[in-house]
Amino acid sequence: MSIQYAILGLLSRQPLTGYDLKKLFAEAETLYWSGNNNQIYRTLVKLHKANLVTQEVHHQEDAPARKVYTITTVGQEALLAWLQTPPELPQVRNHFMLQLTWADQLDDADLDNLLARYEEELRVKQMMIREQHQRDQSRTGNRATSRSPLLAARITERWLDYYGHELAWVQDLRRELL
Amino acid sequence: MSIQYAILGLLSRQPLTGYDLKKLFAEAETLYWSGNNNQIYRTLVKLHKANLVTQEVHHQEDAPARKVYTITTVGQEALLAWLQTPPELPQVRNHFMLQLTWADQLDDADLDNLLARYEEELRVKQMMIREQHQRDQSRTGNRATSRSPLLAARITERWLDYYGHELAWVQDLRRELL
DNA sequence: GCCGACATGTAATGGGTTACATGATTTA
DNA sequence: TAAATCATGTAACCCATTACATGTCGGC
Repeated sequence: MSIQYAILGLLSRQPLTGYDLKKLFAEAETLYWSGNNNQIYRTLVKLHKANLVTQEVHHQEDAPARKVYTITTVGQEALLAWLQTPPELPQVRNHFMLQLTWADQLDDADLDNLLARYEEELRVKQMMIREQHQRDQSRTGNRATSRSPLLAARITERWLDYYGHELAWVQDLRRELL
Repeated sequence: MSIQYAILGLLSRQPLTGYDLKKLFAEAETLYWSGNNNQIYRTLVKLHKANLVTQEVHHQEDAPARKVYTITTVGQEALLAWLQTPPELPQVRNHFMLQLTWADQLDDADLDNLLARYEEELRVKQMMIREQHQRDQSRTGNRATSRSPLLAARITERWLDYYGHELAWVQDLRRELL
């Protein structure tokens, strides 16, 4: 699949430029792309060629032109078709777990150090998601009665839950190894 | 980083051939590589050139030669150095969560269908990890008193926990959307 | 005067996947 | 006789990342 449906999805809410998308990807803690230029601008060109989006160039004086992309009806249909695609299992690439798999070769101090650093990383990430969650909630007004904000809320909650459990797990393990 | 340290790690326990490694990757539910030839054989050549492993060719009559790779002391040191490398956060690429992000555009039936399929996928995966866990435990004899099997047990338990929570979450969400 | 935000893009590289290619032996 | 397992490897491709490249404007 790839980033193209994420872009289509974002465009289905509002027209955006490549630069906007870049920022959105970079900011969103749960959208896992780095938000690098190469992919975004190339994908937009590709989507445009396939008539899934339209491009509108806004010339500005004394500033580079903004290219605003808007989803087309064809694009909407493509998005909808993708939404009905069979879901895949998450691909959890846990670099740390790999290290831990062989970490019995470390001495006690180095092992605890590894765990402690991971714990710290998790803490930071958890905090960042929590802040984003609160920002989102204050924007939507917290009433998750209709379906769309309910889904958004449950998704972020799941991410928070994930990092929370990962954190609790590593803390337990550290205590157990003392 | 990449697959090279996973290979070094596996070789640190016992000498193996490319084919052995391929199987190990394909079987292991928590090692996230597909276990494709290209990467494994290429990486082994690379490791060999870098003197991190030695290669021993076992000629067999009426069968292709087996190339058995053994980790060197340099390789052991490289592995140990990597183990002390700062851990990274897990990269969770959850395709399904992306779909769900825009899934408010689906009607009730399609949305429930999407969730139901995901639930089923999780169930299968959970079962496979559980089985692998039991196999591992019967091999090591379940006494996680020394450090190494304790780590192995905690790692698999964490994976089980992850899929368990993901499953519970999707079930709750389905109920909530009824 | 420098840095960060705005705004677009390209080049090089790495990491990973599927599919292709070959050929023997065992098992159903 | 068709398949699965053993055993090695290559080709083509996709997806993603970092770094490079260019240029304006506003604020400190």
